[in-house]
Amino acid sequence: MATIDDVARRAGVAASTVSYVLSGKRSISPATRSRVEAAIAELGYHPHAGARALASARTQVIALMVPLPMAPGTSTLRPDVDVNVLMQFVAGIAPRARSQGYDVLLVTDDDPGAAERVWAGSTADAIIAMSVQAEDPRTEALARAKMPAILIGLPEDPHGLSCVDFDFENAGRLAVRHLAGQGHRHIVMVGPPATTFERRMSFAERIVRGMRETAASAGVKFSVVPTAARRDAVAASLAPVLDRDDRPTALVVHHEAALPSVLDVLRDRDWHIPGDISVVAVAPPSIAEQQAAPLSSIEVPAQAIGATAVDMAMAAIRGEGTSETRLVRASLTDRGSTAKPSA
Amino acid sequence: MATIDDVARRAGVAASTVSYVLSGKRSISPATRSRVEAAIAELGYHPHAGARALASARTQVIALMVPLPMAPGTSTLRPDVDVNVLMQFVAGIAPRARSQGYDVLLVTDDDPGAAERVWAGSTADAIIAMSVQAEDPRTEALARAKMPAILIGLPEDPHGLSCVDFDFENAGRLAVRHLAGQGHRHIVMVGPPATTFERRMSFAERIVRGMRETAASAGVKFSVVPTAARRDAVAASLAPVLDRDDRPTALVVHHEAALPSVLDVLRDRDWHIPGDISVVAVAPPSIAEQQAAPLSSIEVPAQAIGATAVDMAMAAIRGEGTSETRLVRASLTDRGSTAKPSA
DNA sequence: TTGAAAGCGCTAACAT
DNA sequence: ATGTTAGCGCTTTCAA
Repeated sequence: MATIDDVARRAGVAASTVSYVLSGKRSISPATRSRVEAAIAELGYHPHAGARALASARTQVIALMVPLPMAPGTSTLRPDVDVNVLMQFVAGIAPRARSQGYDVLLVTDDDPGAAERVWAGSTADAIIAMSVQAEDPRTEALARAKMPAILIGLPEDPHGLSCVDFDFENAGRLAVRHLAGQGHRHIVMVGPPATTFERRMSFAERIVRGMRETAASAGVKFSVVPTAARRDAVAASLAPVLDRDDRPTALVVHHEAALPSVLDVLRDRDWHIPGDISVVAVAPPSIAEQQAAPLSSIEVPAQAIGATAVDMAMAAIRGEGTSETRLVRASLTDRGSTAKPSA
Repeated sequence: MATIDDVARRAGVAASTVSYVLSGKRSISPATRSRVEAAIAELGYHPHAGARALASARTQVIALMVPLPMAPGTSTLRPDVDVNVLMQFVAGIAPRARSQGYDVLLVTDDDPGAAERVWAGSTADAIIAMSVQAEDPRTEALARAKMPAILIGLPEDPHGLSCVDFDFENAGRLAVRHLAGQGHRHIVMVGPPATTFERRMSFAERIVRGMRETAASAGVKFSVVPTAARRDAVAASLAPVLDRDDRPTALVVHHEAALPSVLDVLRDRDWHIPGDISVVAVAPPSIAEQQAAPLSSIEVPAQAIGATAVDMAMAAIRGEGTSETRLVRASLTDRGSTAKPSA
């Protein structure tokens, strides 16, 4: 492998000059620059990452902590949709990082000490931790090690770390605004079971708040029906609402697992979508598209969140680390499952 | 950050002794060892990865090339590529690498030059390339750079590189043999979308070959129906085949994402499994078990393949690189979704 | 605008 | 069993 000295010799300059041509940190005469560049090309020179890291104290690597969602007790992945969202994040993170000259190191250890290992060993300049839960042991570990770290998700106590997450409140506003704009005056959100709300899961509260406020200011009737996923549970939960004379003309389903059941229930009543009732899902596109009928949906903009996380990591590396929480806005993809309510 | 000299000073030994305690490359007296280990613990010392790489010419990093399956022209993931399988590989690779003291660097660039960048810059000691296609530009790039590389998949011309893959041809034979043995004379494979075949993903070609040959020699009628995953697409793709008078009595589904849709379509026709039609899935057990009815399946042992790839990469790094191709054989798990066809 | 030289923190001969 | 020392290839002062 060619070294910087080989290049320097070949170009008839000092090694430092080659370094400066590469980094652009000082001005180089056009003649010198082109000789150096020629030498680099001829030798197929690539700077040694380790040497660079050692001398500059910068690795140009971002560590990405990805919890492998293994099914408990087995050695197989949990058959969740999780995996799709995970990949979406990666699809947002990796290209953005590359575009800033950074590589991405995958850290899948469940050990919270993994982060420290990576940081203390100067293996990466910053850490992005994915799928942070309400109470996540990794959060404190990251904070304690005082390393540049970004959390994807919103823990109960961020310990002063920066976070990125989906703007659920905005998602709620968006859904209601879309439906109200089509003329709906009565909207029901089919949501996660009551226990989820009782457990102060912030995302559930946030999306409801967004919907409720927008509904109120638009003069739209709105209520929430929490339900378990099983079909009989869904049927039972929805019956009181759907049986009324002034039944809702639109449903917003924020409960992936219950989605098929909801559609079954509607089909049982022989209600057509969107002719008899409009439906919006809050779900990844892969889910929304795969239902019996494709559903208009609000998607978690995982890629945008990933890219944002990278930007925040860069800022943190540069020491511009004002700890902040950024919420990424939702967008609604119309797949034709909503329409003006029939009079 | 503490350095090896800090540790040495604190333990009252030479830096090299600390190094040897860490690497185990020469014997250390128990007394010295424990003093050094104490110093390491007290200082929270972690060796600087770059310095180590520079001095030892080993990065302890494996690069994992994962092509992000983006839908052309969009910024979303292509729905036809099995993200689950991708993650399964990762779930096999990352822990195995860690257990050997290696970290995993994610390389998602579609640029074939990415591999060379990583290798020539001494960013990784070896490269594992996933999802290798029949004719993959990356293959030649890897071979040309003469770096330790393992391909997951089977290109038309491996250019002398080692490969690991699932024995898809064997899987195809197995499926048809199983069904033909039960008396089926007309089998249809429900496969990935046409685009997958057009991109000449070798796995698709190989499983079809295995099925076709076995079918031919058993005198069984056989055809392939490529399809997208969405339910309407599946319904449309299957209709011409299922509507015929001599409809197939068995389906082999090699398309995880489409599996639910296929079952939906059969249910819509009120066809019972296996009474009215037999179904074999080529999918991970978690998927096959989770369907409306548990499906007999042939499993792609993706995790095992990933772990094997790591082992082969290690061997290659150690210079034990006899270029070889390992095909991991299929096995069929009977979950009762196939039966003798009704007359 | 360029060069010379001193490290960065570690490993691996080479000594003892 | 342990210490000494010479680099590994680069960045970045300090000089010119």
